[in-house]
Amino acid sequence: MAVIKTISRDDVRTSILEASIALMNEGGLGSLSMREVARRAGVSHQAPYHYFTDREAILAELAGDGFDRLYDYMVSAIGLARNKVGDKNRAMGEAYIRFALNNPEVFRLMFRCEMVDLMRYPEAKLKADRCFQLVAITLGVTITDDKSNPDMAPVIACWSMAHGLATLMLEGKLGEAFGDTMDQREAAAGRIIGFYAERLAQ
Amino acid sequence: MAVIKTISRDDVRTSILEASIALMNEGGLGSLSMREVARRAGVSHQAPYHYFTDREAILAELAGDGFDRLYDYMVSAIGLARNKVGDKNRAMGEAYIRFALNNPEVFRLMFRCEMVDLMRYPEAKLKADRCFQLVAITLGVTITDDKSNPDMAPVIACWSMAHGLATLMLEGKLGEAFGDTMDQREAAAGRIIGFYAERLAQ
DNA sequence: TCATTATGTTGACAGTGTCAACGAAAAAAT
DNA sequence: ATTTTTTCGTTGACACTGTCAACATAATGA
Repeated sequence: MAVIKTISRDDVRTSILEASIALMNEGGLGSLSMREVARRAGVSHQAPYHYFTDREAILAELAGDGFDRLYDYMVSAIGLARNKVGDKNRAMGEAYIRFALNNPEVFRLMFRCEMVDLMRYPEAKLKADRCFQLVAITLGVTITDDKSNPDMAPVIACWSMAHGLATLMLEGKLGEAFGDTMDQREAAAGRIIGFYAERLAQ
Repeated sequence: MAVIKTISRDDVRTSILEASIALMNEGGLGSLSMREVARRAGVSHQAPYHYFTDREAILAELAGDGFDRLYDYMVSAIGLARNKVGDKNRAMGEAYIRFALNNPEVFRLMFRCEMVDLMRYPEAKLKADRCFQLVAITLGVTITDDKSNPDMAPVIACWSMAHGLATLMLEGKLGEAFGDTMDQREAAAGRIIGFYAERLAQ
């Protein structure tokens, strides 16, 4: 049966991806090496190259998954919020931060072009674009091709804000101002988001 | 004379740093390897270890210089702005973006804790803190030890905003929405900063 | 003058990504 | 059913990396 063959092939592929995720979460992106991935997956050091052209291709897959999960984070948070733009904006920002804090390594991967050049991975690029569009839709802005459309300003501003806050927290740049535990950090982020959410959502 | 010896020592040290900067700007942080730095500086592959304990120590020095230069960017921009908080905030944000776009690799270095752990390099940490304090002073907020001080919200919000915008632009995540040339990019950033500068500065 | 420290060298080691060559097994074509 | 081709996996090599160890020379200090 062709099915059986397909399943077995996917088994190796997914075991490679699972090993990659495990390594990434354990020791950071720096310890995600092709050879260690292969070792973890129980195959030879060259086997992964039958499924991924190079290291970046693995990272692109992980990044794509990350964008999907970020999308889910935001969608469900927006769904729970009251039907006001400011509230939805706030829920979206909080979801963004929560995703970043819960998935620091994948978050880094998603936003470092020298690690994954999304131009070369259209599938992952689509998943990233979907996240951007969700921000625009939530803020009630219809995306146009006009690059200097001033309607885009709140969209880019809100995204930049959430992204900057997530990044600075992740990299420990707000260490003194914020707490140590996850709860403290989320609460502190919530305060900042509360400050800007209504101010920037039109 | 001790002076001569000191100068000669500094010569090697600075030539190592200069080679590092050149490599970083040419091929990105990925091509800044200890051995290539040594080759460029015209010394053996082990010589840099007499001046820097490891690769991170070199990066920490570069990051520290970066924070100093970012500080200068912001100070001179603030000095040129009109004496209103909104205007100063705007000038500061524009300077932040300009620095990031003009020095992308150093900017990345400064804000990636796995590359340079500022906790381990107090000198560089002080230079980073000075930038944060400048933001607070410019927004008219006096820094306190109270971690949940709501006065800090605008400071962190403005910094996050500028940082997020810089990061997203640098990593090409706003590629479609923004232009290709440096002028276009700065102008587009200026529009976003204009949108938030007054809204967030109290 | 002699001992010590600073500065430099070469050599080695384990690790990396990935190309090349090869074998077995499955699929496709005949 | 047999042959050919493609897929999937292996091992071996190459050039590269960061950094430890051992050693040489030169400057400094007692």
